Amino acid sequence: MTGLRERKKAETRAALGWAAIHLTVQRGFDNVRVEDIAEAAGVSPRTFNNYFSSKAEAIASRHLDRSLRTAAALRERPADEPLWAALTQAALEQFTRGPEVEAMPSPPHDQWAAGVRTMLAEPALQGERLRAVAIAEAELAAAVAERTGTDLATDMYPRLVAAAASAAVAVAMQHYLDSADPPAPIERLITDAFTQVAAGLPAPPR
Amino acid sequence: MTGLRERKKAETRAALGWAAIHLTVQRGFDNVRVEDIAEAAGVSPRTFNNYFSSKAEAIASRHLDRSLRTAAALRERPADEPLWAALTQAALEQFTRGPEVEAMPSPPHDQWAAGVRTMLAEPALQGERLRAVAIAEAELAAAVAERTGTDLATDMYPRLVAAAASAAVAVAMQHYLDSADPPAPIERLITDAFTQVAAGLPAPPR
DNA sequence: CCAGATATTTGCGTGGCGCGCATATTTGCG
DNA sequence: CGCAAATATGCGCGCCACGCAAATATCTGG
Repeated sequence: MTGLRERKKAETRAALGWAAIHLTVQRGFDNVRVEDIAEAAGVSPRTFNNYFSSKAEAIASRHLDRSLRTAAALRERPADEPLWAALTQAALEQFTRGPEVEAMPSPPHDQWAAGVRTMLAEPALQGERLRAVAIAEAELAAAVAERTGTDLATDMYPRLVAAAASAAVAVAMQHYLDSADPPAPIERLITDAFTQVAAGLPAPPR
Repeated sequence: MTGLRERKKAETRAALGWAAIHLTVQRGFDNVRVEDIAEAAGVSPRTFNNYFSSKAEAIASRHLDRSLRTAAALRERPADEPLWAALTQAALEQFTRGPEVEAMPSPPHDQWAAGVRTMLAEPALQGERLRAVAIAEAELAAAVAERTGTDLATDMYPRLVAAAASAAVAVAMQHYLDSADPPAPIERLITDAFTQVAAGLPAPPR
């Protein structure tokens, strides 16, 4: 069911999202024009707005899409796999670099991380990011409810799980950004974060 | 220490925020120009952008300011008052209608509520709202930490309290919006919500 | 494999927005 | 009262979001 049309659309969306992030990290949010993003993605400026209604949305879309794919991936995991194992795997699957990332040369980790931190500090972005997180959490909660046979309307459980998983990814990503060069591998950070959450966040030995 | 200058600034800010909401509820988000909001608040269009950097921010500012004042009010409550009683009172204090509300005639409850729901559904607003909530929660968490002698850096407690209080207000407001004419009194809804949260959200009798 | 149906891309035009800058006005203070 | 600092305003510029219609690409049934 995944025709050429759908694939191309997804690719364009990813390319635009990635270009928006890449350029913003390098130059700063308001030194990037929509025109630049469109050019980097190989489409017309007008097409940009067929996919996103603002620069901020384009930037946040990467995180949003990844999170939505995590929910979708969770639904694909074998039903007898324990919940947290399935969640961890579903999340991990989303962190393999796509072609749109490899295509564009990126600066060394330290410089990149600094740029990303600057980007995330941009007020115009924070709202859009939070919105994306909220949307994704709702979707993830639905998938969790489905898998565990709980009821979204009456049980807090699926939403709590979704929130915890969402937080695990967020913390892992922040930790990755704060790690010096060479960066800690994101796969390990994610695995660790999920493991801790799944264990109930016990107090660490001191 | 609250000179004429500061008071006037706060008044202008409140007037702009209220005008933005009022007009948006009546006409819809993109049938309101910044010029209209400025005019309704009695300032020049340029001045609008001295206070807010977007229409969305102006609309969200009302919720933000109320939440920030709640945190400030909590700091003013007597130290020996139980935490949740103090929180409830601090929140309640913020829900008295100011002069900028009384000045502008509002439509009947049903119509108003429908307009607000439409407004809240506007994607361009949701991000800004979530951002405001995040900022306010951080401030409230700090106030709670101070009052309870807990440590923001090591204890989850103050953030959990802030999140719960924030949710209580949000739920009460949503319930208010969903109540038919005549609306349930917001003061009672808030009191109820805080009472339930403070009791640990026990399962209701069936 | 073609032709019509459907979806996507693109160019163009328009109204509005966000903000830097210079200027006028208001407020605070000795 | 008079000066310094803060705030409000007017003007101008570059950019953005999006409606509309034409061009182009993809899909579907025969």
